[in-house]
Amino acid sequence: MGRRPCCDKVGVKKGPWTPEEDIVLVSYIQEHGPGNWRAVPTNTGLHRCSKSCRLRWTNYLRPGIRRGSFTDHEEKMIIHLQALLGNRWAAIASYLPQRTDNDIKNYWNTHLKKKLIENKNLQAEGRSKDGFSSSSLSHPHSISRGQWERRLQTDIHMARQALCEALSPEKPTFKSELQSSYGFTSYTSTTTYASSAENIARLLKGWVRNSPKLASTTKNSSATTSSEETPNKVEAFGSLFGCGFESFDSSANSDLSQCMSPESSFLQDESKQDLSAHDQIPQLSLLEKWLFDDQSDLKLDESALIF
DNA sequence: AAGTAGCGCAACCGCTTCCAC
DNA sequence: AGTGGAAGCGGTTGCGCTACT
Repeated sequence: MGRRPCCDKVGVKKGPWTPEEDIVLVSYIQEHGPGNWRAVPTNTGLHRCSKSCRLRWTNYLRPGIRRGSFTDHEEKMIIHLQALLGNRWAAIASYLPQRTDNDIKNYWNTHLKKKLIENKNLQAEGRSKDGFSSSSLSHPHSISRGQWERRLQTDIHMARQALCEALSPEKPTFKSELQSSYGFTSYTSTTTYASSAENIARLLKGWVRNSPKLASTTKNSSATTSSEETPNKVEAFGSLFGCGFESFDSSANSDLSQCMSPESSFLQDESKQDLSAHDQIPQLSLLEKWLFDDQSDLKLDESALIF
């Protein structure tokens, strides 16, 4: 007996998600919570594979996702966590709770990999000018065990240093990120939820702009004329989150806390559950402990640190 | 203005891991 | 202990946008 596919291959929609599908998915998850993805397509009527639903939720619609360019701290974290953990994007993402593993992976593949290669080339040039050979770097098998161990130690040291720097309390941006992500001060902050709502609102704005005439398929919008559809959907979506669409302007993030309705706070709770479910707080504190406890042990020659 | 090359990102595919039975 | 299904994960692809010629 062969393995059953996760979804019927016939009639399964592929490709980009429409805002309508997003709304259906979000409203379903708002009602039932994430999980049991297999049931999602049948219960929602979405012609999507369960995998696709989960992916859409975790990579795009989930509360707490921050979009836009990566900060220097995030970049540092990614580089050094990658050095430490390899391409385990989910593990790396657990230290950057506002970013998805997909985002981190994309950022690594499109920006950081190139950057590192360029750095490496520059260093190789510099070394060859100084009379050093890069052959031992390019041929790891040729180095002695002692050298290899030392290099490994150096890598670990580098990763610790960068993480330490990134987690340093005097870095206000990262500190505030941690506060909003882990609720160190007040988790009543709507940051995590708001960013998701903003994501969807932005999407809807694009939708409104790009497709004024859309078929009405959402369960929230009844049969209306095409001129009425869009506002109705937007209102419906706004009501889903307990506030008007206008509030979801990128410049109006601060207003989001005011327009949060009690029913939408579920998403915050869900987000909290998400965090605890992944043991992110323990992971971080362990990491911090590891970093700060070992500060005194960092006695490696700084000149050996090449980055 | 049209063509095209490069880039970024969302989504898919297939493999692995986890868990229930 | 073995098996099957669901979920998770990482690699890859393809589309749309933008900058450049």
